Amino acid sequence: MADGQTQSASTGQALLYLTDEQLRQGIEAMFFAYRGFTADPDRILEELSYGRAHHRALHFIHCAPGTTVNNLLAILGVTKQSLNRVLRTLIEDGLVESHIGRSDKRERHLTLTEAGKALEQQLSDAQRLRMRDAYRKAGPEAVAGFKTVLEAMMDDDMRQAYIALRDGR
Amino acid sequence: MADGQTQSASTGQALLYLTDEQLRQGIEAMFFAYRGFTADPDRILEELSYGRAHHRALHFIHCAPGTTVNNLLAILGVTKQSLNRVLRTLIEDGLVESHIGRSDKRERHLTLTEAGKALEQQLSDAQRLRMRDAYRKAGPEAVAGFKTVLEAMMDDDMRQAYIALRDGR
DNA sequence: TTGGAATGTCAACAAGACTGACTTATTTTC
DNA sequence: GAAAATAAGTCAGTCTTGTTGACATTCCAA
Repeated sequence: MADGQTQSASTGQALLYLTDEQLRQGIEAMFFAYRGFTADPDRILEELSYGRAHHRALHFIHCAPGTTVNNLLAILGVTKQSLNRVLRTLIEDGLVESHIGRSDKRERHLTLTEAGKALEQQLSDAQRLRMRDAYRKAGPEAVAGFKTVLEAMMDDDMRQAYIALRDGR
Repeated sequence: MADGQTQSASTGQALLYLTDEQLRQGIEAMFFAYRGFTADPDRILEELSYGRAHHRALHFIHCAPGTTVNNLLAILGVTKQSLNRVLRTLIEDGLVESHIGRSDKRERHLTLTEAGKALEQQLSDAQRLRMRDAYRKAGPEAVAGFKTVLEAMMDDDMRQAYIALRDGR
């Protein structure tokens, strides 16, 4: 398995993009690109002494207003205790509102306040700006390929969450 | 800026892939894909009570054997205190060797021991396996686009580091 | 109606990032 | 040759964000 060279040599030219060297390149590309991807919002968050966890919570509450804590946990892939700390500060700071569920009083439904929407927008704008520049430089065909590979890279349950969010809008 | 819809409507069909909605999708794709990307090595590392930081160090020492601590710091983008903690355990555990530089005796040159190479290989294999599956599913054109977008997303200095590593092999 | 499952909260801890201050050895510069 | 700069390492302390464990509340089904 460790030798893609042998494999592609035996299978022909068409599979050259599956060599270990090509894969290693992709791995490094993911590593460096993800750093760029988070850099701009991170700068904004630092000034407010928030972290990436706050950004993620704001992002997904914005996308699915009224979502429950449990729902959010599944998407974010952290423990409820971990999410709770973040959520508590966001609620204290008046960015997020938590309402007890009407049908099921155990549930808390989460929504952004106006201030929360404003910050989410600000973070989103910063991140999208870089994304837009990258997309524009790369062109539509590259972007299509980009999304195809990313989707194929996800765990099954995360792909389902991704598709549900994408198609639910 | 917050309204890509307006922009693309005024510029025409060709820029539909630059709408805020498309960009938001890309952002979520990056988030979910990165989780998948790190999941397999993370499982291996956990058993050894190592973390992602150890993986990154092993990866780049493997790619650039004999690299100096300063070099590694620049690539990893962390402080020396942070790297040092990781490096110390890797050296103590006999996975990495540190040799005093010949021309400049202040420098320490880092290399993997046989055990280090073995673990790096194991982690790499796990990560490449997922990458290979994703690449195969997506096909060569998609992979080309994937790399193009990722490269465009990096900070300038990271892109230079990426290209140097890529072309230096 | 009672016991189990689900939802969410609080407390304590660990990894891994950070800053700041400092030492040591070596090299470069004036 | 002395002073400044560089490379590496260390100690101490903080912050974010992940983890477990224990616990309260609420719902539902036997």
